[in-house]
Amino acid sequence: MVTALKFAVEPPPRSTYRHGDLRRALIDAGIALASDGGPDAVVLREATRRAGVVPNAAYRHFANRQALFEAVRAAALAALAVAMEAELAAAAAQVDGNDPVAKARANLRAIGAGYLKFAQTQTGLFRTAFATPTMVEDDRDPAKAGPSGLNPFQLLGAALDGLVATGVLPAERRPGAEYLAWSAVHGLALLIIDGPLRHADEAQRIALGERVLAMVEKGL
Amino acid sequence: MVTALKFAVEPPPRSTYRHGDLRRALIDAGIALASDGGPDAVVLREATRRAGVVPNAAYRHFANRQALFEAVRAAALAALAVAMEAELAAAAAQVDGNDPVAKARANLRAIGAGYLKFAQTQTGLFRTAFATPTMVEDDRDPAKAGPSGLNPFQLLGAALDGLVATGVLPAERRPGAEYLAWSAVHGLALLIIDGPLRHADEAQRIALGERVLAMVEKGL
DNA sequence: TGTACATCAGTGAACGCGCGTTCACTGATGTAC
DNA sequence: TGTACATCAGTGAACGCGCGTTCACTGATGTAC
Repeated sequence: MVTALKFAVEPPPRSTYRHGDLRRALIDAGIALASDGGPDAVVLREATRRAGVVPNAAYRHFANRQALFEAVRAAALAALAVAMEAELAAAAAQVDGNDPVAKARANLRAIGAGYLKFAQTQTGLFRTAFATPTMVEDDRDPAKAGPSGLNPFQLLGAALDGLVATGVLPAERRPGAEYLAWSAVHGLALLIIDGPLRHADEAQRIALGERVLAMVEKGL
Repeated sequence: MVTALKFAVEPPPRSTYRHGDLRRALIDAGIALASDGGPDAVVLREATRRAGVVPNAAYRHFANRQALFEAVRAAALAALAVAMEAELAAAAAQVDGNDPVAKARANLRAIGAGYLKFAQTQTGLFRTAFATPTMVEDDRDPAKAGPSGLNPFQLLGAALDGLVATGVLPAERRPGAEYLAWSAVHGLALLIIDGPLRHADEAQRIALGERVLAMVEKGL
């Protein structure tokens, strides 16, 4: 239910006739809407309201609502990639750089932990990122990637490659391993954000996250 | 997008003034809508149309749209339980009854396989079942259960109890194990029905299902 | 068995809602001379 | 530097859509006498 408070929507005074960068402003508004409200909250009219512009002005920059939504969704995927890379960096700082096996393991865990953390702290964006069938495997769109240029799926793949390179994961089990790891972590994320675990407290969620990651590592 | 074909909605002739069992008819229509269309397709007006009745007649039997939806959702959960129990029965017929360990393992696999099969063959109902935060752990509502009286979550719990009873799963790892198993299988189901695996063919999906179940068994 | 009446399931008409989208327009901006 | 003009970003007004829900009603049914 998207109920915009009327009085909160006073036309933001714009000094110039032209907006400046309406396309960017609409995407930003869409991201804000998605952040608290998820995919269904990305409403074209509301985005234009927030940009201080008449509804149909959006059609100068997007073919239709769906096009705006896709731009927002790409940003959500990029944000997820950023969160994962941040976790990766944090893990790298903690692990002994001279133990490649420990490092490869830590990387995979960081990927999973970043994913779970993002799902819980940026729930609206997380839902938005996966609202539509995603085919991220061979997607080179930089709008969906983090600073490294890899999208979330590719980051996961890189971590798994690391496990193979260090001999932790037998090469014959590598193909499709993304889907096993992703399934477990994605499933837990959903049980937490709108399944039976939504009332579990912080500590329980972290503990379950660690158990799932351990299960993946052991069962892969 | 729910576009009802106008001409398909000719008022089904009703001989009696009273409907007979409108409540049931509305739920059945809702189930049909959910089956092909998922949760958003469960639209009150369309359900009444299919029941051959004026829209507001629904309010004699349901407080509002949400109440109808909850009834449909309970039915979806029950259908899932039925599918899981069917798989359980099929597995029981194949496994040597004298090997309790093999039997317990087969049961857990059957639970997972039934879940995955239901997600893929009854996608609309599957989505409907989990459209809303579900708290099925201690839910005794028979409307959400299968013939055995257990709901999907409780069926999973029973299978895990079986693993503990036969010594396959150490008792100290039993608490919360539902969530580990459920996460993996639920995640795979979603990757398949609207994630990157939606274009995978039958064989690939089955193979991945088995690998995920193996991962759970090994990693639990 | 026959009549009077209360019940209440289903009717008919109407709301307001916010949405996405189309149309013909206007007027600030930047470019060409 | 100054003027004429084309461009095209944003405007204003209007659509149709299907939805959930409310209201006062009507008339078939079952019960009490």
